[in-house]
Amino acid sequence: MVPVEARRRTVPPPTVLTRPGDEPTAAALLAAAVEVMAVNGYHGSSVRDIASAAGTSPAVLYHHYESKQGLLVRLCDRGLDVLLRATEDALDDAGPDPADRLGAIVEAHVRVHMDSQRESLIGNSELRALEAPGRALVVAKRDAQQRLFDRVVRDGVRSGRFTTAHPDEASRFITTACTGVATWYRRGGPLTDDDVVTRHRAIALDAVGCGR
Amino acid sequence: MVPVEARRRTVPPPTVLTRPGDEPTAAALLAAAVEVMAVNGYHGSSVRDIASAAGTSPAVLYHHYESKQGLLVRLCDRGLDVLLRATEDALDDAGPDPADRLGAIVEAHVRVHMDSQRESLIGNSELRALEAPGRALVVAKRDAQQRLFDRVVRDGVRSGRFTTAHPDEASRFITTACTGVATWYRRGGPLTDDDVVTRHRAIALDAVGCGR
Amino acid sequence: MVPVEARRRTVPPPTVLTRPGDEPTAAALLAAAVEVMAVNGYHGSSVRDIASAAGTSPAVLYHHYESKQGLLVRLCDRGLDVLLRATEDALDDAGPDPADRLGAIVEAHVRVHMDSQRESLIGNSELRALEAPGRALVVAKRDAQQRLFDRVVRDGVRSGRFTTAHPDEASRFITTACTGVATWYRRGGPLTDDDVVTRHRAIALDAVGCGR
Amino acid sequence: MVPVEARRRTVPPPTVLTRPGDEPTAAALLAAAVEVMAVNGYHGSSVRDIASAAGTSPAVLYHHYESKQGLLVRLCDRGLDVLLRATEDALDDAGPDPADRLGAIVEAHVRVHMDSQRESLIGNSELRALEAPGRALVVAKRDAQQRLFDRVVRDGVRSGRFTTAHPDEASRFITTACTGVATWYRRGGPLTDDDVVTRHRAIALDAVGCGR
DNA sequence: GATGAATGAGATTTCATTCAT
DNA sequence: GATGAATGAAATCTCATTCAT
Repeated sequence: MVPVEARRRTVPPPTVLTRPGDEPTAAALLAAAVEVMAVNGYHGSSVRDIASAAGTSPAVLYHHYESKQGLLVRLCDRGLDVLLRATEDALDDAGPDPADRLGAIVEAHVRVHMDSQRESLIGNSELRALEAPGRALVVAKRDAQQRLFDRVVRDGVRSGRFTTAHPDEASRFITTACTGVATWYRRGGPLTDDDVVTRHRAIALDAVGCGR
Repeated sequence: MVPVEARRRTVPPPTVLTRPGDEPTAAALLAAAVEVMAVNGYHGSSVRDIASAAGTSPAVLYHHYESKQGLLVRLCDRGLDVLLRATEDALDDAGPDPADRLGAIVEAHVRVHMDSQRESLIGNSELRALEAPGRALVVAKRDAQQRLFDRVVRDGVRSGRFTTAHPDEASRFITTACTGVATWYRRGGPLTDDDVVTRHRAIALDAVGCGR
Repeated sequence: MVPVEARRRTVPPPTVLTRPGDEPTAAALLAAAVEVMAVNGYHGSSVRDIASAAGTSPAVLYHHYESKQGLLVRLCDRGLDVLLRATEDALDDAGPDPADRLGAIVEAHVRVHMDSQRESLIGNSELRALEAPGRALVVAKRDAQQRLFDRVVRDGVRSGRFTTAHPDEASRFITTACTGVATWYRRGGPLTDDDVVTRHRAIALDAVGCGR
Repeated sequence: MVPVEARRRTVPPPTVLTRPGDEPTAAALLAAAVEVMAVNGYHGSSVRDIASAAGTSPAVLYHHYESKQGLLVRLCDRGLDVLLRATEDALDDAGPDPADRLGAIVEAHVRVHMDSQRESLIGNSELRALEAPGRALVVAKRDAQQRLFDRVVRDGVRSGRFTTAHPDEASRFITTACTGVATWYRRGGPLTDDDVVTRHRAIALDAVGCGR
């Protein structure tokens, strides 16, 4: 079901989701799920695919996770925590100028979508595969992230620093475009990571009508 | 596999993809596939789901389409044709001012993503489910659409009408954000279709640094 | 289901089974069935395979034959008629010497299994696919052919010309071996058709203990 | 698909193919496959037929065998191993006289085709159902068996013990006829197993022109 | 009389998950 | 706690056959 390359056994642990305290098998399974699901999607990835990408068996997976769905929830949840945390940290470190603040969170958002590209991809495209209880949790965090952007943009408009007539739409415009980075970004592509960040900052500021 | 609501039989025919000359069953199947796959994705939608949403049986589906994969290819291909055609028509009708031209194609792009929301959703999120031969075709059309935007933005920069320092990235920024409309748009939401269009035109022009 | 080579449309009509009076379509279908079933067996050949090897559609097949099973019966029945007729003719033309008579029917049997190789193959290996009514008919003709051999061998033993102590077993030994020709014979192989015939005659005579 | 009688559960374990070390379920499935396929052929036997003849479900079959095709390969391969081994053992135990040697391998060949009648039947008639990789393996073993006979017959001719002018054809004549035993033999028929063996030995010796 | 659509059963195979050991 | 077997439902797709036109 899963193409050849996803079956390799030695999966470099996607460090973002693995914390030292975790049991290594559970972490390997989560990492394998990221690998496999990023390529084939939730419904296109079988429990056997995931388990064997982690070098174990389905039975082991069920020892660590309640279900395939549970694995997805954990995966999305952690991914969003990373994103939210990075964005909040950026705000904490930024000064008061709305342009600086928007630039900082664009940078955070873009960097996470490059560094944890696969988790981000899954968190975006597999929302529909989430069942009710987990979905609510994930949607809530997703909305929280959006509201962080909304607030910064509104503040900028209120202060006159940004001139856009449509702050909420501009805010969504920006997060959507920056989230899309996970779709096309390839490490080693024509732009360095810093290039990508710089340009997205610049364009985002333009998009809110911020003559720098 | 597919939740109850996706099984309803009364599917408003997604007129964009159905031409009067088509055999009605084949068209109904295509329409049903759009309905079902937009909700559950390609791998999450069974052939039985699709067939019964069209009021027939899997065997009938295989009489009209080579495979489930073939159905997806047809669906994506037609969807992109609609998008490309709309964008090209918009350029043909637009005047020479780069701002008008960009506004026109943003409008076309956004309208297609609202009018044919489900096809657009599938065409975007199920690229990975496409197998080699069909995938190339679809990717080619997708790239063609992007290049239409790239050219307009570059022209605007060359003529001095747009001031962005990163025309290609801005171009992708804009298409990504406008494509995302299919993700969140709900008919009858707080904004009219015209509102959505107007605001995206405005933000897109800001994003390329076009003081109007 | 059927490998590539069996799908070609231009099937040289296997003249043995086609008589000038037949409707050409019915004959083409029979010929196609021989082609396809010889390669894939009855259960391995679909009605669609057969029809398209004949350049038509399943519906046409059902216009000419009652069912797939009916086609098989017709095919086996005609094949055995050819075999029986050839063997009887050989006996009619042969002189009184048992050695000549056995030689003559071995030649007839072997020639039919080379000339109508595919029909013979099917007639032998698809007996089990025949359902009750047709099966009886075919088995009866098969037994009749065996009895022709049995009688010749017994006559030879009675007259002292053959010395085998086991005439019936020798008879079956010979028909089994000669029927097997259809299994391995390839036109253009190392032996000419006449070689094959000559050698089988000689060995068969040895097998009944006939010092020539 | 398979008629009633083939569905009975009480299958006498075909001990030839079942070794004590085997997992019982895998062995039962192999035994059931032999039963069912001997009656209906490979394409005429469904995975469900086989599984339920073994008292399990298709899913269990796929836990033990890669595919229906894989089951066939295993079955043919083991059957031919038994045949080859029996023939080689017979040669090892036989004295130097070519007549004894031919008699010994005819006996071995015939006995295997009576004792493991169904495996032999399948191994002979389902060669065409074997797909490329497995087919080569099976054909190779089949050829090896033929060569054992060829060598014995040639030796007999070289030493002057056999007088046939066509050793290779006589050799094939004999194996074909002896293989055919699996086609008509019924336990409890008019001849005892020893009778069948004795008579085939005698006729085979006649067929190579061996005046005893 | 010929053709394309339809049909309902059934084909092989895979699924997520559980259970003994 | 870990493993291989088992399970029953469901996956995609094909079957022989019939029916309108």
